[in-house]
Amino acid sequence: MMTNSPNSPATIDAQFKALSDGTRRALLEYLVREGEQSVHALTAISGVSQPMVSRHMAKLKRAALVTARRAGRETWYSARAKGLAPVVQWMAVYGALWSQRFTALEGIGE
Amino acid sequence: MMTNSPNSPATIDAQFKALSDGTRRALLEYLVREGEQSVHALTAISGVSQPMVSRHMAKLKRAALVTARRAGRETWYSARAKGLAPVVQWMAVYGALWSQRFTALEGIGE
DNA sequence: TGGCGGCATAACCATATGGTTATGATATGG
DNA sequence: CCATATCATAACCATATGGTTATGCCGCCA
Repeated sequence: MMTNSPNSPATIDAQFKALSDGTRRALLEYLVREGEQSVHALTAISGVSQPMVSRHMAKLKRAALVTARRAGRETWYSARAKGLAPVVQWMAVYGALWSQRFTALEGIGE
Repeated sequence: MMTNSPNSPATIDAQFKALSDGTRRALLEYLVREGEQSVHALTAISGVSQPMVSRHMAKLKRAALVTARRAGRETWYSARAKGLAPVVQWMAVYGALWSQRFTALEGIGE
């Protein structure tokens, strides 16, 4: 059953929106660096309350950036493989046109 | 005079936030594809009011994604060279870790 | 089985955000 | 010099968003 095109504007929107918050990005970065984590662990490193972590993770999940696995009373979140694909795709398309327009775009590190 | 590190969390935040709105992304995409445009022209293709276009462009400018050039009574906006650099940088770092974490699982589907 | 640990949801608040119309500043052209 | 075009800002509104504390559900274990 096709749910939704992975590169639809809605998905791009959701992903950019999900990535636009610093706290959420920090949570995601932690998952990427350290692997699967429980809400408990994520709360410990986030600086915000546990309910807020749950809500942030829900948003990341709706944006297809993480997956959740319930194990007993714990929920384990992981960065989702291919999660960044839609955004990467957008960057590839417009980054290409962009650099094509500005041939001086050599070192992206500024 | 160092204003602000181009890859500071604040800049990343501003860029992701700027890119998280569909209307704003459409404006930026138009600039990238068609080159420098006046507010008048951008309003014509945006589907929103002229004041809204001005505000969107202001936000894109604060995010260092576009530059503005005043010519008489017109303001011409362009996609800024190296504009996407901070976000691309972020994607490079975490996209790399990401795919590094999942290379073993590639092709399993999902 | 009763209490506690782990998580999600509800209720609430302040602020940010996207949108509008109205207004004001400034060039430009007749 | 006056009318108009171009743009930005102000004032306003509805909704979304990030945060909190309170609550409720459920699994674990002593």
